Amino acid sequence: MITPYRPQEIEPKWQKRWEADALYRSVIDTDKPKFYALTMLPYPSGDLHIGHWYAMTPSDARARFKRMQGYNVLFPMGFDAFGLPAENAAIQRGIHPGTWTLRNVANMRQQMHTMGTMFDWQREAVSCLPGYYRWTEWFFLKLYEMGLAYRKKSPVDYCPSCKTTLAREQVVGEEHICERCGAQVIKKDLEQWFFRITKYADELLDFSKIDWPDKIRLLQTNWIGRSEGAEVTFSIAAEDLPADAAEGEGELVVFTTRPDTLWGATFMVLAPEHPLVERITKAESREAVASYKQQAARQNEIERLATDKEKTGVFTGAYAINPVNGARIPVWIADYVMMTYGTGAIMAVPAHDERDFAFAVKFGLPIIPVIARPDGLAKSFTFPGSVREGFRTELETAGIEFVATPVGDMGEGLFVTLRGDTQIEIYIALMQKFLLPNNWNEVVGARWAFIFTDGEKSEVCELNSVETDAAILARCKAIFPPVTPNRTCMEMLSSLPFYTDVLFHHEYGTMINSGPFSGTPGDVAKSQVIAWLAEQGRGKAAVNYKLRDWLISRQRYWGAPIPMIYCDSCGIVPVRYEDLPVLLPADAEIPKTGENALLYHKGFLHTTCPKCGGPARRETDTMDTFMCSSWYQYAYLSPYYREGDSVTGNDTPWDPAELAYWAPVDSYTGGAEHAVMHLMYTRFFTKALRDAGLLNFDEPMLQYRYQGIILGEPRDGDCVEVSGSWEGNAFQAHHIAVTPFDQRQNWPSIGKSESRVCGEVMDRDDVSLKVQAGDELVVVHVPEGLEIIIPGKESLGGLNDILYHLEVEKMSKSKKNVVAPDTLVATYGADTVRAYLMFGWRWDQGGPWDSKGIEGVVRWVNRVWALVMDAPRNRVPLDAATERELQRAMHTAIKAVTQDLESFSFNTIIARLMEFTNALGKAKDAAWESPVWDTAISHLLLLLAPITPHLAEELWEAIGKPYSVHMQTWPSWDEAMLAVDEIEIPVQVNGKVRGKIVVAANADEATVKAAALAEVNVRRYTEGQQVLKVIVAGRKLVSVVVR
RNA sequence: GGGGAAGUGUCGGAAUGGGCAGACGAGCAUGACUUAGGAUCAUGUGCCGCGAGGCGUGCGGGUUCAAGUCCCGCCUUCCCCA
Repeated sequence: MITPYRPQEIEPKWQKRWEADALYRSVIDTDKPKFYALTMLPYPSGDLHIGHWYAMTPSDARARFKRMQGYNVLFPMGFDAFGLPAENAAIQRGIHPGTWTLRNVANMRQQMHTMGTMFDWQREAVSCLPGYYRWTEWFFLKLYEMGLAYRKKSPVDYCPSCKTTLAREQVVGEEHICERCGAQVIKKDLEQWFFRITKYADELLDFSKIDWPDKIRLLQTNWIGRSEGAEVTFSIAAEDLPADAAEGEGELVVFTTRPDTLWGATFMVLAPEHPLVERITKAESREAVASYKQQAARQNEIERLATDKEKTGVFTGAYAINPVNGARIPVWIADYVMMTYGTGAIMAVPAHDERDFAFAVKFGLPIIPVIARPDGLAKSFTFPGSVREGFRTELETAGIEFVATPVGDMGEGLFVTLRGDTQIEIYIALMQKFLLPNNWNEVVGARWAFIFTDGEKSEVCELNSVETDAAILARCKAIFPPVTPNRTCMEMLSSLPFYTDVLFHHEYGTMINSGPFSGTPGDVAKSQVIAWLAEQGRGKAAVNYKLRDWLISRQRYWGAPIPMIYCDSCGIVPVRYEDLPVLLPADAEIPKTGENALLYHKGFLHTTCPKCGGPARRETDTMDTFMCSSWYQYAYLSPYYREGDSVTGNDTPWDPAELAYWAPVDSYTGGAEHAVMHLMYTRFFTKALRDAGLLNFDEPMLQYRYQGIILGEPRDGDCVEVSGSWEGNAFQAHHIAVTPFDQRQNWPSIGKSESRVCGEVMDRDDVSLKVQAGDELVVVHVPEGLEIIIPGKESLGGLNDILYHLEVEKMSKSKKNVVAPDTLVATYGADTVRAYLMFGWRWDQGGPWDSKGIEGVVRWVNRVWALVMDAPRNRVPLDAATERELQRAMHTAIKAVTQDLESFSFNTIIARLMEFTNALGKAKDAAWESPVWDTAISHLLLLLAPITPHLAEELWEAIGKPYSVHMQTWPSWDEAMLAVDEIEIPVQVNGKVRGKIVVAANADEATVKAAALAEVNVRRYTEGQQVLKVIVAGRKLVSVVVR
């Protein structure tokens, strides 16, 4: 009698049993090694998504595996329950954010139970409950106490649609849009709370204590953006400072990563918002400066920083003194310098910085190279008719590369490329000999020289200072007046496209034109200049970070309140620890505008000052939700710890015994998209709590691995048959009949005519369809309210009911390409869904959903079931070889599955299990009910237990083993059992496989060699040839080399 | 523009202390059992060629007895940063 596999019956059965038995309750057991496995907690958005399954069930498999290996495993789950969507739902549906959230939590918790995970639900933590956020507030006070939380007025990213500020990390893309809603983010000056994460920048760059993927480490490293250089103080020229200037007011500290280029700093640029601008701007520049400041303020940061944008700026009229050479250099303002980056002032080295170069060329500011080109490349353009006969021949003789091209109607000019000092010297010498009077020639790039001649004697002028720049240019203007409009030599040279690639470079190289430092090699230039600056007191070594402090204020209701109070007499006063939690008022009404409800809630707003007892006002900003998730791994250890008790700042926020036993997290999994937010914040948080004496370790998660994303499945669009009429190129619909995409055989004939268009819908919007009518894409206009006939649908449909062609893209409800896990579970069972999610993709990569691929897993699971439950039809006698082969397959599977689980290679785990299953199927007729068979089957079930927990449990019971399979020990393999008696070895002749030999597994090299050379086909290829070499590569391959 | 990752059959993907490329699946094809099959089982399936054989891991070079794997130079896609 064949027993059918019914996951819909067995899965809920075991789930109930496990729960009743508290099988997955994790309690401290000092006799066992602990293992804290954690996967990122979901945001309670409504329904569980296939992505949650993809993230959580493989992590569960690994946690189960660790448990069977003898670890005491903790694998908790909770909800990251504060955040904007709840408020948006509140506005849209008139429901309290807490109600909406907790309803979703209940629903998703229920859905999660169907996954068959080993979550210990008694440790669940929901971050929006007072028992949780009391501690979130407590941590804020701690950080405030430690000087790690501070309030500052600063320009911050503000989303006008969400009506709240955002952390820098929550602003995405070139357009600077809000991560949540996609609106353009603007800059706003606001008083905000920050966490001093920058204090930990260097420690965050140290990944030596954690096993995290390179990708994440790199992302964090880049985000922190440490750069080493120097701080150099430039001073505004004394005469340009206002009379009432305070001591040191005119000092501008500049950070530069390239102190070796200091001698090339020919001007300074300040951010238009820089406070000194007002003070130093000369009367004649005042108007221009004022209007430029206004214009800059209107642009966003991205527009200002774009490298390809035309440079703009205004001269203030004031000068600064370059501290290394005392040069007076003009001070400009320009929008490409930000007040928020560094000090809001830069030294401009146009010869070696791209933006400074563009700026200097545009405004005629001097550009003096101070770093030699490391590639030795130089160029020269010889003007037609500027040299004597025979110059070309000399160049050819010298082996100098040039191209002769006609220039206008003036004859041929020579475009010369010089490589290395020797060629440059030869060229200059030749030029001195051949240059005709009343001409000049220049060499640019690796050398900056202008050659002039009066016919008798020639002169080489080096372009090496602002003074020589002016002198050379004056001589050129005298010789050739058309260059007169140029303000610098470099501006003149930049008009010749041939020179473009040699005028500017940003490599390190030997210092030139740098006073006493000229000649300093590139590899030591930076450090020597820094040492000298420090010695001279003109600057010092400095480190700069791209990382900003973490902005945690959010002007929203649905978040953990920032426990601070503003008192008119005492100023900013923290709420007393004993008074926590500051509760979110349940009766707050969320304004339709999305504004913070706390601003209008009098009961919340008005309080008394903890210091003086006088009337005071509460902080109405709430905390960024990343604050909640920065410590949730500790919340699970003793959820809602001491809820209801009054606690002090000296208490611990968790049960110390639980912390001592479980923390830190041993293995963490989740999405890579959190690389620079959650994953950096939680590291910072742990380090801060360590410094507060609350933790005694440095890193929250010792190991971390990320999973990819399951995308929507590509799909054909529905077919529409539209009758109507043409209006120009578009078709006006009068009537539409739909044939669904999955009924291709029923589609009407595709094409278009006078009154009809028929084809697949490629795209749609609110008023039209794009229909692929044969080769042509036709736009069909659909009048409002048009009846659309969809077969199998009772009522008439709307435009939105028509499915359009989908490429691979993210799942979204509006595209109707969402895969609902509940439906899959109902159809196939949780075990099959789990196995398919592990099998179908490389876990760290993800990819488009494939609704057909799951069938392979369905078949496999059914085969496993039948293997155990159904007796074979044809019994055959068991022979030793079959027995041996089955054992070998078993040990091979144990080894592979163990190693692959260890290394998160979930797809190959299933493949190896399938192979083992196939081997069992092959041996079944002979081995059924033999001791080898029983061992193999029970081991199969042990290997399956982490992957398909219900199936394994059901079959474990069916073969009469004691409950529960999940309390068994993980099997081990015997290396000796993997061996085979005979092995097949391929034999290559000159790199190509020409034959295969079968030898005893323990055959020595000589035997293998002899067998290889004796192989028939190998002999065909070696016949009559000289065997030069025979390489026996282990027992894997023999390579014969003949000639 | 800078940094990173990836590129393997029709598809998902195996295989890197260099050693038979394509495991395991999907799809497709043929056959068996069936009243029937989108069930199940069996067999086949990189490409070209009747065949011997040749060619094949984005493209072009190189190292090596041997390269998906190592080195050099390109191309494409995706991600992050500007």
